[in-house]
Amino acid sequence: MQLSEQELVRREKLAKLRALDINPYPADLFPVNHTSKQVKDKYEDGKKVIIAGRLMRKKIQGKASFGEIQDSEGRIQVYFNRDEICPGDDKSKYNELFKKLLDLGDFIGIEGELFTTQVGEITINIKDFKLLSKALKPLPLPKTDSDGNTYDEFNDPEMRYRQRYADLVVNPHVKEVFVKRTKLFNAMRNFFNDAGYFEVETPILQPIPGGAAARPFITHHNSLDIPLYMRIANELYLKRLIVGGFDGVYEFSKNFRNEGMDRTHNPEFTAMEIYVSYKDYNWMMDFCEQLLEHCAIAVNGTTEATFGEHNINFKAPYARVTMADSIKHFTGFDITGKTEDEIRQTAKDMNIEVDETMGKGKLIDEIFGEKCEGNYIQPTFITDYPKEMSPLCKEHRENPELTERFELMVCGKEIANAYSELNDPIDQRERFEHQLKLAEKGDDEATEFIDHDFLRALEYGMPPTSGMGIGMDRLIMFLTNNQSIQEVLFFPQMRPERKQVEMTEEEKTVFEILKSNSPIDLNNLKSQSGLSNKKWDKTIKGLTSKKVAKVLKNDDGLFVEII
RNA sequence: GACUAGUUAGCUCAGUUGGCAGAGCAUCUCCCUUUUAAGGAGAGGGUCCUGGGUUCGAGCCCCAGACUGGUCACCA
Repeated sequence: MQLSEQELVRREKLAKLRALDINPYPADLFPVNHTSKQVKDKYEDGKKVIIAGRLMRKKIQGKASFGEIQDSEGRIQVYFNRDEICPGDDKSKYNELFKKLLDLGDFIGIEGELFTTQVGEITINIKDFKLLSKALKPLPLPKTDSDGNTYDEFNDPEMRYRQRYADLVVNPHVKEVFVKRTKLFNAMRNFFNDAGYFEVETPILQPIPGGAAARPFITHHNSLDIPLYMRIANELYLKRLIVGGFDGVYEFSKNFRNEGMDRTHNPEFTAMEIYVSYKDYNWMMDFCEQLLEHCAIAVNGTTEATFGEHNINFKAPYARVTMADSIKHFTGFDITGKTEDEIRQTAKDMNIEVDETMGKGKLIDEIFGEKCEGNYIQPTFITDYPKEMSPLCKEHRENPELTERFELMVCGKEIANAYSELNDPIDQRERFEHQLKLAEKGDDEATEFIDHDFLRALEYGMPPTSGMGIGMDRLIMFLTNNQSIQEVLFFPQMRPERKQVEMTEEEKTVFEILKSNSPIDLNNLKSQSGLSNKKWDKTIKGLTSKKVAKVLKNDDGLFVEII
C-alpha cells in the first residue's frame, strides 16, 4: 500500500499522540448536549455548550485560532484561544495538540461558551477540547466564498459514487438529496398508514420470479439444492395477502433485475407496491394523485418541482387520457378495431422498428413509446392499455381488447403503474399460458414461468382489488431534480476497483537479482533483467518509490542498492 | 452494444512543435489573540490510468486494453 506524503504525516502524528499518552480513538462516551444547529437556533451569549464533530477549518493566527466543526446538522465556528484552553503555564495542549497534531477531518469534542465575533458570526469560545477520532486520510476540501462560488469542488462522479462517505462529508447538497429521499418514504408510509393499510414484507429469494417481465438474478440454495431467484417484483405475493384477508397491503420492495445499467437503471432498485381490496383503477387514480401531492409537499414544501428544463406541478387532479386517444392525438391513427397486421404496417409507415415477434399489444406500446410518451410533461394518467401487454390486469369492463390499467407519466417517464387486478383464476391461467407462447415466439431466452401457487391462491377467491406500483428512485429523481439514478442511491452499483499489486512480476524479478547481489552496477542489473528500456525505467522507478531499492551515484558510476 | 469525452500532486485543473512535470487550495517549517473561499515568508509533494510501439528522447504521436461520464440503442 503506497501512502501519500499527507497520509504518512498523519500516521506520524498518530504515533506522537500515543507517545503523549493521548488515545486517538478513545472508547468513552462524549456528553454532547447541542448540535451546531441548536447552537445557532437557541443562541444566548455566554451559554455553555458541549458539541462534537469533524474539524473542517483550521485557521491559526498565532496564540488564537478559528476553526469550524461539522456535525450532522451543519457547521459551527469555534475559537481556540491559547490561554483559555491552557490557563496554567503548560501551553502544550494548544501549541502541540491543537496546532500540530490535529488535522482537518479529525473528530473532536468541545466544551465552550457562546459569543459573537466582531464580524457577527456565532462562535464557541473553547474552554476544553478532546480528540475523539483521528482521520488518517485527508478529505477533499471544497470551499465556498460569500458569493456562493465554489472552489475545488469534489465533483468527479466516479469518485463520489465509489467513496460516498467522503461525498456526504464534503457536499451538503448531496446529503440533502438523501434526507429528502427518506422524507419521501416516511410521507408515503404515513399516508398509507393513515388510510388504514398494512405494511408487510414478502420474500426476496423466490423459487419463481414473477410479477414482471425481466431477467432475474439466479442464486442457489445449498440445503434445498434448488435455484432461487432474487425478486423482480413483489406483486404476486402481495395479492396472496389480499386473498388472505387484508384490506390493504403495501411494501417498499428492493427489486433486482439482471439487465443493463445506465443513468436510469441500477441492478437493484426500490419500488413501492400497494393493493387495496374492493377498489378499482378509477379509485386508484384519485388515490395516486392525492398521494403524490402529499409526498411532494412533505419533501419540498410545495407541489411544484423543477426537473431539468421542466417545471412540474404535483397538485391534484391530473389529466387522464386513454392510450387510444393519445395515439390518435399524436399520430392521427385510430387503433380501435384494427388487426395486428394493420397496426404493424402503420408502425412501419411511422418508421418505427418492428419485427414479426411483436404481438398487437407490443406494437401499440411501441407506437405509444415512440410518438406519445415523451410529450407528457405534467403528471398525466394514461389509461386502458391493450390486453396483451398486461397479463395481470383485469379486462376492461367496456372493451374486451383493453385492460383497466393506468400509468402515470411525468416528464415523459413512467413513475406509477396500476390495475384493476385480475382475480379470475381461469382467465389468469390462460393469460399466463398466452405469455408463455409470446415468450416462445420471441427468441429472447428469458424464460417465462407459471406460478401455480399464485393461481391456487386466486382459486380460493380474491376480492376485487386495485394495485399500484411506484418507482421510488425515479420519483425521488423528479423531486430532487437529479437526472441520474446514481445520484439518489447511496451506493450505486459500480464495476469493482482494480486491485493494486504489491509488486509487479518485473519488479519481483529485478528484486531477486538485487537480493543476491547488492549493490550492483545499474547497467549490469538492467542487462541481467532483460527488460526493454521503457519497462526497465518503470520497474526501477517502481522499486525506488516502494523504498525497497535505491540508486546511488558516485565517481565509479550508477549503482543500485537494496534498502 | 454503438458513438463520444475524459483519466496528470490529497482536491480542482493547466501542460505550447515530442526536449528538466506546472498552478491554486491542501500539507510541512517560521511569524501572527475576534478571522470569513483568500494574513505574511519559505519548503516538500508525481505509477502523467495500464500494457506495447515509434523515437536519441513520449504526459504529448501510434496500437491494444481498463475505468468513468455523456448521448443513443436494448431493457422496464
